[in-house]
Amino acid sequence: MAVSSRERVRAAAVKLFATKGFHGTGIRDLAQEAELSSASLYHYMGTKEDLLAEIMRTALNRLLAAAREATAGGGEPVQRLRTLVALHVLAHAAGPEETRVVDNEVDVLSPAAREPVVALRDTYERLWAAAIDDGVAAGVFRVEHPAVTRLALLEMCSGVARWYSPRGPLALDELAEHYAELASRALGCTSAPGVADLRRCREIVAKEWGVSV
Amino acid sequence: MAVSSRERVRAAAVKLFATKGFHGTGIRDLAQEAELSSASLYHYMGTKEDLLAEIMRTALNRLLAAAREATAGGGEPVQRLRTLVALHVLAHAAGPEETRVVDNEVDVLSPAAREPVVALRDTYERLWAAAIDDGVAAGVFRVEHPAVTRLALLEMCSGVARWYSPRGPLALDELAEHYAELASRALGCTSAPGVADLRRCREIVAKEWGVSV
Amino acid sequence: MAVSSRERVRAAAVKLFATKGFHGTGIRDLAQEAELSSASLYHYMGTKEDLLAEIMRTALNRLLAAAREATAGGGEPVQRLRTLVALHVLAHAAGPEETRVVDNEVDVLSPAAREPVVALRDTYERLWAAAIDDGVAAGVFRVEHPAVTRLALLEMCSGVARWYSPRGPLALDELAEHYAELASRALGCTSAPGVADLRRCREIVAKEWGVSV
Amino acid sequence: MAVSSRERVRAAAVKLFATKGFHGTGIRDLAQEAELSSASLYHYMGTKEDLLAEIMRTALNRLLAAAREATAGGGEPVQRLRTLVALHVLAHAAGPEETRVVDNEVDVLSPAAREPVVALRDTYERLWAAAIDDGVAAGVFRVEHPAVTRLALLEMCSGVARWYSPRGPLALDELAEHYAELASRALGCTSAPGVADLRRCREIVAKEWGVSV
DNA sequence: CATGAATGAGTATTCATTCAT
DNA sequence: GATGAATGAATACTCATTCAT
Repeated sequence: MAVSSRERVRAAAVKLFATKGFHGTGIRDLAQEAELSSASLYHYMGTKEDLLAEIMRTALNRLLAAAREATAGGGEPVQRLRTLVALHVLAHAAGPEETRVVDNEVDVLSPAAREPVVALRDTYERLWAAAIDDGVAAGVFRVEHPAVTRLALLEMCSGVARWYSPRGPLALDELAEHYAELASRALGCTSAPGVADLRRCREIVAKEWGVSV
Repeated sequence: MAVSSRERVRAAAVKLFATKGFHGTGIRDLAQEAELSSASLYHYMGTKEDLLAEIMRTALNRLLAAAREATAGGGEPVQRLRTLVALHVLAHAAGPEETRVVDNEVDVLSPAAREPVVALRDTYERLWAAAIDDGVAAGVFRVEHPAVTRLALLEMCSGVARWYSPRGPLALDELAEHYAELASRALGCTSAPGVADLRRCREIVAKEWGVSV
Repeated sequence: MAVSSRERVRAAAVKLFATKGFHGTGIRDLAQEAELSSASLYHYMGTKEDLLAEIMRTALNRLLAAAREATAGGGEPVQRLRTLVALHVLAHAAGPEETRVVDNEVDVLSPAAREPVVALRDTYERLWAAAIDDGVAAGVFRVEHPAVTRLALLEMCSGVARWYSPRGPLALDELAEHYAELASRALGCTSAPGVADLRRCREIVAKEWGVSV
Repeated sequence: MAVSSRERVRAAAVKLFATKGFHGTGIRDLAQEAELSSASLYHYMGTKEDLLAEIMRTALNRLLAAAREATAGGGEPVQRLRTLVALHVLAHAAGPEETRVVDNEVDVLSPAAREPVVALRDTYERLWAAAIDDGVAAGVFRVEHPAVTRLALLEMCSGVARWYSPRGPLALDELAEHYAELASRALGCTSAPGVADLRRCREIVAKEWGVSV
């Protein structure tokens, strides 16, 4: 089952933008990685910036869709937040390169290209904000600065993409559970640990990211 | 009291490397920001990479020195960890640009230049590891994966440099206290909140970073 | 009656070479204008230069044939010259794009491709030279430097292609008459004005250029 | 007396833009002609388009200044027009390359760069229009379509830059006189021939264009 | 007849760096 | 100290053209 050139270009860009940065990645690097001439690259992309923006939008759409699907039924805030954390961690561990690109290279986009990316990220973060706010309102979270705490937890979870290796001692399941627990504790939550629908999160990530988790 | 050209070059590099990235910053950008000709720049620096490496080493040495000074007397693990967290947050909020450079641009260094930087960072992280391990050993921290947790907390705290603005609603003191609390909770610590030597942390940061905190 | 692809390519080339120049027109511009893929273009042309050369030869052949037909019976020099002027002006106003290509892009041709184009132009200009020389010999033209004057008049008449618009105040007939008069006067001719066979000139141009004049 | 690099770049551009066209001239061609590396070129110019626009503005300013100086005192319309023609011809014969650039490459400029160029050209042409209109009003010119005639004469005179060679049989003086005569006749003027201040025109051209005429 | 894919050579422009003054 | 001049190598991107399908 051959991989199309188009897919090879995208994969090359994700890999190189993640490891060397957008400005550190030359068009020639992309071409070499995609096993194409640098001129041929332009059959499959617009400008280098277009390619970056498209990767970001795709990645964020994927994450947003996954998060919405995983928290579809609403449910109580604690489980919703844990689900969001687990999903975020699974996604960042399953697709660390594309999430690093999203996290690190937003500023290189021109305003026009950045706008929809930031909008997607904001929409996604509002899912977290809602879960936290609901939990605080319900009295199950006890935290002084919910907005700051949201940022702190997001940074904590996104960091996974910077260091996690599947060859390390922790399985993905354990990692997700652990982070859900760290987040719950940080939010002052005392209820029993665990992520109720961890299996479903894994299925969603497996489906959306096309990898076995 | 005039600012020396050498200092202007360094300040320009910190600012631009932080906002545009190393590869996104040209020698001419640096020259313009430092109000020097691009040729004159080379009186004050070696190569562009030398400049980056020097900034990183300086920043990490500063952070390490500050952390050592703040936790000098040893003390009990909970307070040590809280002190480390508070200091880290204060430093990242007080010098967000230089810490972002350290956090984001390590990979652009050549192996030879990267080695001492990574060594410094490892040394610094060992202070955190020791505090956490001591706390676990003492039974005041209850956490399943201490090493992973250390990484999670470090990422959470470093993230401050990515979003904190002094014009926001939180004062630095509150921010540091809040993060210390989040970290303590995540570590399963139930003792009374607070950072015993927060004032001293602020003094150290003020001294090392040359800013009023 | 559908326009063939071949004709669309030629028309696109004439339009774009005239407005953007040969070097300013890309193969992709041609393809877009002709509503064909750039690869398909090559079913209807050789190289880009071949296309240009063919356009020039066709245009010059047309102009030459028209001039020969219009001045067929010989006739007296004044009327011959006036006929040539009127025809030249009508042709340049009726097909400004193709004549601009001929006038402006000769130098981009390789020597091999340029040779027949220059030969055609020279043959055409000899018709003018003969009319002028005959008029001078007959004493109806009084001009000091006939060769220079020929060039001056040709440039004057060709310039029509650079500015004439059918939406302007002058009808083609008047324009042709006016230029014939200007040329006659410049040649020191005092005979009565007018172009005897203007109607025939218009018919020739209408036939050769395929437009209603 | 060394020629500065800056001047060499300009001279190279004038020569090459005139002979090969703007789009037909590569930055490498310019560099070779100017005996500089292509990178060094950029010490002396902005973009290639900037260079073109600057050449055009300079050339038109020169022509306009010369025309204003030559026709300063006003004077009667016939002599004014003859002076304008003679000056135009001298200028186009003395600096054929720069005038060809002005005449042929206006359309490659972006709107922003074209605007001042067109404005200068319009201002210059108004000097011709005024002379012609004054002559018509005074009854010394008898011509039906003064505006069209102005364009015809301008094209005729500008054409000189396309074919005149100082190695040809005509001296510049004779050429200028001849064109003044052609123009006068075309305008239906019967007064005695000649250009009253031809010597002054030559001095002005010699001064402005820096060549001996 | 038509075209998507492909590319080597080319485009204008910028790069970090050196050096004579 | 400071910099204008200079450049080889690199940048992102486009060129005209070919060919398998």
